Amino acid sequence: MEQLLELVRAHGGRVTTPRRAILSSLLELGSHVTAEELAEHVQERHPDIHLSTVYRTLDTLAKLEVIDHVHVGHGRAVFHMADETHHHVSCRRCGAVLEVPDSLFAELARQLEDDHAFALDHGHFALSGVCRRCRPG
Amino acid sequence: MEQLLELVRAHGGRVTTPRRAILSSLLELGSHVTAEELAEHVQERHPDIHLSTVYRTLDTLAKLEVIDHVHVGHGRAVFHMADETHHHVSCRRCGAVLEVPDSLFAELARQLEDDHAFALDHGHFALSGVCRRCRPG
DNA sequence: TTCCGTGCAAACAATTTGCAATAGA
DNA sequence: TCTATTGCAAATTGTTTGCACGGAA
Repeated sequence: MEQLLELVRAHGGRVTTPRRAILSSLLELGSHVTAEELAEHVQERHPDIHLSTVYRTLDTLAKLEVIDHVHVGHGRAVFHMADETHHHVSCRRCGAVLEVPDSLFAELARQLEDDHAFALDHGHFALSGVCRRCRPG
Repeated sequence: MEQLLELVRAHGGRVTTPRRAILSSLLELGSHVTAEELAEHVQERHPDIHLSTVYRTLDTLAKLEVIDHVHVGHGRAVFHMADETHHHVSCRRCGAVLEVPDSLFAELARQLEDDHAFALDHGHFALSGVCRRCRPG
């Protein structure tokens, strides 16, 4: 936590009450939070911290590569710590999200690299499919 | 074209001028059109066909599994004929889209199936990464 | 003191929806 | 006729932005 705040400061940013609160909630809630879920949690203690401030802080942290955001399903993005590199697959029916180790994508990444000089990201978008429970039959 | 319209009719739908026009433009423009691009093309001949009608028609065609939509990058979705099954990877910097044969995903799909009983879709979401031209260095 | 960061309200983009009028089957 | 479909405007959702004030460095 303090290290991360120090990183913000090192890049000319300021350590403010909202930033402390948001980062703290982010660490407490763990992975895969939406901005809105995060804002709600923050607002339990600091009711006046605005959703737009949450978005701006998430943006700042993303630029410092502290967090990543992943698009899973239609609209909302979820955020997680950048050090957890895994891919996501989500069920198109129920929305459940499965975390998949990077290693499963290694071969695919190698082929994209070899054939197209394309460097695959660590799961910036979730793949979609149908999970066990929603599978027909 | 006529077969597809017949399919609409077979499911209790009606074949209307807007639907003809939209389907025709869709076939003419080929893959990876956004709803807005499609609407613009349709409106060259039928200026009064509304964007929302395009969305509704795309929706209808998607339910009949005539087309698929793919989310590539931030906002907009692109549509393509359902019989073209390939995956997409898109460059996070420049937005370029690469079509990738399903076969590259076969091993991944098999492992998701074996390990999680998860049935991977044909590229409902594009993977993201950095393309050759945008690659640093 | 100097800007960065904040709250707020308003803007935004992409898509969806309610409704009354219209037109296929 | 009867109900699916349309145009239009307005609502929704998720996120971003302009602005004047307040607070870190």
